[in-house]
Amino acid sequence: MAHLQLEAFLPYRLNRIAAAVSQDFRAVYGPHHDLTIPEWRVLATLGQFDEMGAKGIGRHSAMHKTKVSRAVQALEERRWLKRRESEEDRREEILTLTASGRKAYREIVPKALAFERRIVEELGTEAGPFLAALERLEEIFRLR
Amino acid sequence: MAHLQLEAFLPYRLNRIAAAVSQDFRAVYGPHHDLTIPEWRVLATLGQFDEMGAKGIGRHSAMHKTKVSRAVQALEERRWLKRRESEEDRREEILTLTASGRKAYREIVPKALAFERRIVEELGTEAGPFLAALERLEEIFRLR
DNA sequence: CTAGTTTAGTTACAGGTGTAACCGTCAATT
DNA sequence: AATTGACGGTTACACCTGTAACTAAACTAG
Repeated sequence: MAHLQLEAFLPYRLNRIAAAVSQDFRAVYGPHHDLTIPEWRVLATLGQFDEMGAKGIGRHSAMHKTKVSRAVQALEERRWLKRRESEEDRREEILTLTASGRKAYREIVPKALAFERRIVEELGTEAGPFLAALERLEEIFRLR
Repeated sequence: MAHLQLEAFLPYRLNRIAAAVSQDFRAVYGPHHDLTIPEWRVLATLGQFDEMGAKGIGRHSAMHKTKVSRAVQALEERRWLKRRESEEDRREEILTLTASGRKAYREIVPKALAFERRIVEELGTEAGPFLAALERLEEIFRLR
């Protein structure tokens, strides 16, 4: 019978590694601010783009619109972002970070980059080819 | 201000890629049998080991015991596996695939391997270094 | 102008998930 | 043998998620 070892099976391994990385990454922002991943993604997107509607955030961070909606609500309650009605289209709500939101962003980003750098360093010479392969995978699965 | 591009951030990319791979892989077993990922993992583990308790399955497939418990229930209702009380330890339930379970397993495994092979082929010369990097990551995050 | 369609965003609902509490059994100590 | 703690497995609960239905606003075509 054709054999399959789960522990050597690519989808399984990718899932586990991604989960472990996310889990570890949570330790980066967890202690100070207790964010969920969707909240972090919204924060990161708004930190990157200053102004954006929920739709745009969803597109950029690859999240379902309900996930974005809830993450935005949560961040709003935390007073890390505020909404403003778009003038061209009153359905749309333009979102921006508040001062506290930008402060949190500025605190988290260096830690996030350090976290990433640490992984890349531990990969050593394998890092380059690995990142190149990730790009190929993104093409293969049309993620860009 | 230190900059972070979400779309270039490793944890984000890994999560997206893993999700896309799982999603695509679902198309492999989805059409015929409509399995969840936990159910597939239990099936794969029992296909690999013939007999095992829920605890062992959880350890081997990196799943929480409640997830295993529910996946086992689902597969039992499908009549793809059966339970038998262990004779050494009456707390433990030894699980084995039924004939239908083994049949499904034999149908899915070649497709799963083909799916994996296709990805590796599309990676071409980058496949080797990529898989090596995955092993490094598994070490770094103590997944083995 | 108006009817029908599309779009930005929210929400009700159903399903999946982990935490914690639980049941029955085993093992160690007395 | 009785007690205590550990263990395999299940379940109640709370939380998160996507689907689908919804609201309000915008667009399109008569």
